[in-house]
Amino acid sequence: MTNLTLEDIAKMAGVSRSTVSRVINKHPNVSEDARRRILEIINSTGFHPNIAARSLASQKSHIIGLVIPRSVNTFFTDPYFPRLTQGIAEACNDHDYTLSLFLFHTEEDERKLFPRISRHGLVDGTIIQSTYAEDEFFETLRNSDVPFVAAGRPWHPGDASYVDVDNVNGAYSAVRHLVLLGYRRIGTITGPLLTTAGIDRFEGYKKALTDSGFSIDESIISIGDFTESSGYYSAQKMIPYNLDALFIASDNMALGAIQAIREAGLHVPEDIAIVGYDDLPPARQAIPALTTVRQPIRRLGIELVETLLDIIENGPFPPRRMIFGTELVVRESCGKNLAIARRMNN
Amino acid sequence: MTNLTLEDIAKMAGVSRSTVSRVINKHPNVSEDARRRILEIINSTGFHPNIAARSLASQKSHIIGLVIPRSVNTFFTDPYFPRLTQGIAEACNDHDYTLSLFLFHTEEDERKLFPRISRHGLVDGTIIQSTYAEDEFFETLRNSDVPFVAAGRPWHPGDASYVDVDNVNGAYSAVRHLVLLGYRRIGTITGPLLTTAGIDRFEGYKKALTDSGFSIDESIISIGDFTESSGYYSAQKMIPYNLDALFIASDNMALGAIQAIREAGLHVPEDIAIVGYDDLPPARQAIPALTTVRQPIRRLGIELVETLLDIIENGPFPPRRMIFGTELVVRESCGKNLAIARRMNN
DNA sequence: GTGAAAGCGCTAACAG
DNA sequence: CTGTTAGCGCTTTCAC
Repeated sequence: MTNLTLEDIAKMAGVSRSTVSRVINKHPNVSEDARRRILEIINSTGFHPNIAARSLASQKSHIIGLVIPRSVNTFFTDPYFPRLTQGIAEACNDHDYTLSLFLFHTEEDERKLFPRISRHGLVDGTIIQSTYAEDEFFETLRNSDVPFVAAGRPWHPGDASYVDVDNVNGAYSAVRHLVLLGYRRIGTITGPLLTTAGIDRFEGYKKALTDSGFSIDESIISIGDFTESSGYYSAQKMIPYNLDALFIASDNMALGAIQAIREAGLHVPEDIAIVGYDDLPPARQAIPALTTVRQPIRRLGIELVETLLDIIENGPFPPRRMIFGTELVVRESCGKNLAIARRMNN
Repeated sequence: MTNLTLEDIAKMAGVSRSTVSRVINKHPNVSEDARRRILEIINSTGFHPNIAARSLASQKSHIIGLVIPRSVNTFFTDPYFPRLTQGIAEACNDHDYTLSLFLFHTEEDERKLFPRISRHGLVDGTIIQSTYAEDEFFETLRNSDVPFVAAGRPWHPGDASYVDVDNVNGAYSAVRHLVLLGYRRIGTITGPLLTTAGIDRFEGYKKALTDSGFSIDESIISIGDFTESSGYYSAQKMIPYNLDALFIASDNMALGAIQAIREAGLHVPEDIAIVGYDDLPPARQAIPALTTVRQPIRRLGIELVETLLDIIENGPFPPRRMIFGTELVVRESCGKNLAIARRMNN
C-alpha cells in the first residue's frame, strides 16, 4: 500500500493527471468511459489525494477552526461545550470539512497560534466562542481577514456574524410562567453581566416582570457566574428576603440554590419555586426535577458551520445573524402541580 | 498585508530563500548577521510560512487527530472528555501541534473520514479513545500505518501503544478503604464489562475483597453502564440484600445510587457507605460529599500527546505503555468520621 | 473531452 | 555559511 499519486492513477488508466483530477473533483467534461475506468482504479487501489498538495494548489484547506479564547474558563465544566462541539463536528462531517480545536490557556497560546488561524494559514475560517466583554483574541480576529462567525452574540458585534440563542425570550418565558403560576415575589440569580448571555437573560427577567406589572426589587436579585457554588451562595443570601420563586440563569446555579434552600430548612417548590436554564442532564434527575429552559445547542453548532461556510464562500457582508428560540421544559421545581392544586382549593 | 512568501522575505533581506528557511526552522549554519536581519524583517512584516506548502514539502502536517469512535456515546455527558481534551490541547500548544477532532456519529463518518486520518492525509498521527470490545474503527487504524496511541487500554491491545489510568488499583484502594473502615458487606455497581475500565475496576474490587479474606457475593454485585440512571436502578435492586457499603465505578452512578438509597428511607453513610470513582465536580457538592477515586485525566492527555509524538518520530516499536496512579479522595459518603466515632465508643 | 505546462510556497540535498 | 536546484502532489488555465 505504497503511496500513490494522481500521476500513478493516470498512468494506470491511460489518461493524463488532469483527467483524474477532474474526476476526483467532479468536474464535468470527462467522458463517461474515462470516468468509469478511473473511478474503478481509484476504488481498487484505495487512492486518496494528498491533502497538503491539494490545499497548496487550491488555496483552501477544508479545515475550520473552533476557537475557545482563554477567558472562557468553563470549557471543562459546562456541558454546553461538548454539545456545541457535537453539532459542529456533525456538520463538518456532512460538509467534508475537518474541525481543528484551538483551546487557549495562556496569552502566549493566543499569540502563538494566531498564525495557524490566520488567512493563509491552516484554516479556511473559524468559529469563535464569544465570551467576556473586550476579549482580546476576538478583536485580533475581527481585525484580520479570517472569515469567522461567533457562537453567541459578541459584546461588540460590529459587523461580525453570529449565531445565538434567544436568551431574552428564553428568560422571559420562564419568568412569565412563574407569574402565571401565581408567584408574586420572583427573584433571580443572574449570569455574569459581562457576558451577553448573562445580560440577555437578566433583560428577559426584568421585561417579564415589568410586562406583568411587577416592580423590580434589587434585594431579590443576585449576580452569579453560572457556577453551582455561586448559585448556592446567592440563594443563601436572598432567602431572608422572603421570595416565593426564583428564576436562575443556569441549571448549575439552580442546583446549588436548591441545596442552599434545603439547608435552610425550606422546600422546593413549596416554599420557593425554581426555574433554571440549560436543561442539562442533571436537571431531569434533580430532586425535585428542574423546570428549565432548553436551548437547541446542537442546532446552534450546525448553523454555525453552515454560516461560516457561507461566509467563506461569499464573503462577510452582509453580516449573518441568526437566533434560535428556546423551549420551556416544565417539571417539578416550579410547583406547577402545586399551583393547580391550590387554585382548585380556592 | 498581502501575502508574503519566503522568496519575498529573502529578497528584502538580500539572501536566498534557503537561508530564510533555515532561520525559520532554526537550523544552525546561518551567520549571526543574516539571522538577525531576517528575523527583523519577519517580525516587522508579520510573515508566517504557508502551512500547506510546508506540509507538502516536509511530508508532515504538524497536526494530530483525536478520534472518538462512534461507539463512544458518552462524549456529551461524561466530563472525562472535556478534561482529556484540555490536557491534549495544552500539550499540542506546547509542542506546536494543531489538534483536529474527529467525532464520528455514523458508520459512514468512520469510512469517509479515514482518508483524512490515514498516513498521507491530514494528520501525522492520532490519539484514539479506546472503547468497547471489538471496535471497528480501532481495527482499521491498527491495520493501517498511521501512528497512533490509545487513550485507555484497548480491548485487544496487541502491539498498540496506550496510556491508561490504573483502574485496578484505584478500585482496590477504594474498597480496601471500606474494609479498613469496618464494613463487612461491601457491594459494587460496576461499569460496562465490555470496557477495560469497567473490567479493571471490577477486578480491583474483587481483589481487595479477596485479599481481605472476604468472599465475593453475587447478590451485591450489579452491572451498570456508568450512567446515573443505571446507578439508581442498580442500587434499588441491591438494597434488600442488606449491604453496608457500596463501591460504585463512577460518580454519576454513585449519584443515582444515593438517590435510590434516600428514596428507600435509608441514609448515606449511616446505613450504606459509598465510594465513587472519577471525582467529578458534582462529587464534591453532593450530599453527602462523595468519597471517590480521582484520576489524573489532564496528565493522561498530556502524556498521550507526548507518547504519540515519540511514536511519530521513532516508530511504533516497542509499544509504549504507561499507567497513571490514582488518589482516593476521602469525604463524607464513606462514613469515615462515623467509623472513627464508632471505634472510639468501643 | 483531454493533455501539457505552469505554478501553489516550502524543504532539503548538493555544491561551492 | 550560502545559493542553486529539484522536487512535494495537486489544481488550473490554455491549447488542441
